[in-house]
Amino acid sequence: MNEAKPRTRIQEKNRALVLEAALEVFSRQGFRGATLDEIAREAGLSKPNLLYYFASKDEIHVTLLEGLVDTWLDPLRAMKADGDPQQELLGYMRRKLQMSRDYPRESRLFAQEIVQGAPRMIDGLSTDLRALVDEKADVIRAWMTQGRLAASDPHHLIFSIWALTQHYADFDVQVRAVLGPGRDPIDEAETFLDTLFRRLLAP
Amino acid sequence: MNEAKPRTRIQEKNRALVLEAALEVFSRQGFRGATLDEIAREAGLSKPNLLYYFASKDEIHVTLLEGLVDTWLDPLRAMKADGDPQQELLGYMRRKLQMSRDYPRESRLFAQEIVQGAPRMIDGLSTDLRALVDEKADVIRAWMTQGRLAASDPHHLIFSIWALTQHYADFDVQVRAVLGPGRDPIDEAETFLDTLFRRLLAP
DNA sequence: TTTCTTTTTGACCATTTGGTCAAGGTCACG
DNA sequence: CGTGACCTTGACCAAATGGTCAAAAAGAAA
Repeated sequence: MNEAKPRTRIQEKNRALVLEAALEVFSRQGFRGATLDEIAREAGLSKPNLLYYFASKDEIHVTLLEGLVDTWLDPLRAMKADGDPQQELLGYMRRKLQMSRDYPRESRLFAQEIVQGAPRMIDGLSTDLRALVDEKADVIRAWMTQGRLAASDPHHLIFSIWALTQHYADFDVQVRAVLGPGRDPIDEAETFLDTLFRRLLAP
Repeated sequence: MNEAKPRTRIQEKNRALVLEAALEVFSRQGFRGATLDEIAREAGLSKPNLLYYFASKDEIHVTLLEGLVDTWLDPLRAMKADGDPQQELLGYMRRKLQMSRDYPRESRLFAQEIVQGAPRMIDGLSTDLRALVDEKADVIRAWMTQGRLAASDPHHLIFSIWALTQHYADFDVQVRAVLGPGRDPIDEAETFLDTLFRRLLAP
């Protein structure tokens, strides 16, 4: 999720500071809603200083987005055709849920980009992402044909894993408002989603 | 989803024009990312003219959000304790999915607000919404205790309906990019989600 | 047609925003 | 310590943004 070659220690540290701050701000406000002043303040740098490390607001955003898709899809790539079908899919779901817990801001950054029409990702989505999903959908379909999983639409099965896990990062505020204080939404989600996918997938 | 009392025909028409345009813009860009100029252009009015009908950007946004929660929760309210449990829940899911089809911009407006921390809704969420969800969760729990539904966490069951249906509105761009052209995502979703919830809920 | 109210707009304003720049400060290294 | 490369900043700029206002235009009522 990083950039080319920071030369010095200071560059490495400050670029990281900026990206961290930008992630915080972009993930809440979206690209247009975020301001350089806010990112600079959050990073503890002056605005000209920030612009010494990144040429423009655009460049910061692109840098954040660049590594994101890959990181985001690693859990899906890790789903192997030669494992146990149910365990592979449950494992994928659990890894995605873990990402909602560990990287909620990245999840929201991604969500923002998609909701806004994905101006910077649409190409990658309809080529790389599509290819990967098609490939994994084939694997799932094969499992179903072999009777090792109950039949259902493989693409939408993958969508359902995305929707159900990312919901706990993207709609965190709502989930917590409804559940009330003193509960761990993602902990509960793991149990619930385990049940859901077992029942959906059991042959 | 409207406001108090437009006096004249012109007011009624132009307020509606503004709200329609604002829905389009706010739902894509969020509150901060949207501009009055863009809304005015989209509405086909001059900016001062637009501000003749609404006192501020804020007021437009609030007006849009005001009715939204109610509209959004009507499908849940319509779930009756004395119906057939499975049919009631499947019916709720279908109504929510229908809203993703009919009102995708409203769904995204809502999503934007939540992702951004729900600054204008958090009160309503932790009171009204929470009360309604708790009430319906009780109904579902009772159904489960009576053995008319397979057991699972009622709150997370409701979350799962939200996540799975709203995904098709909020992430429409991604869904279409993955499925490719010439398919009807929500049509396919209805079949898939029907299967999913039947398997999850069957006692 | 006249009169009064409602609607529309061009010009304007203060503030915010993304971005620049020259000058000064700091650092590593010989 | 000296020096060249790297880092930081105050002052500044043009454009964009939310919003105002007085005056003109259009409707409605008589």
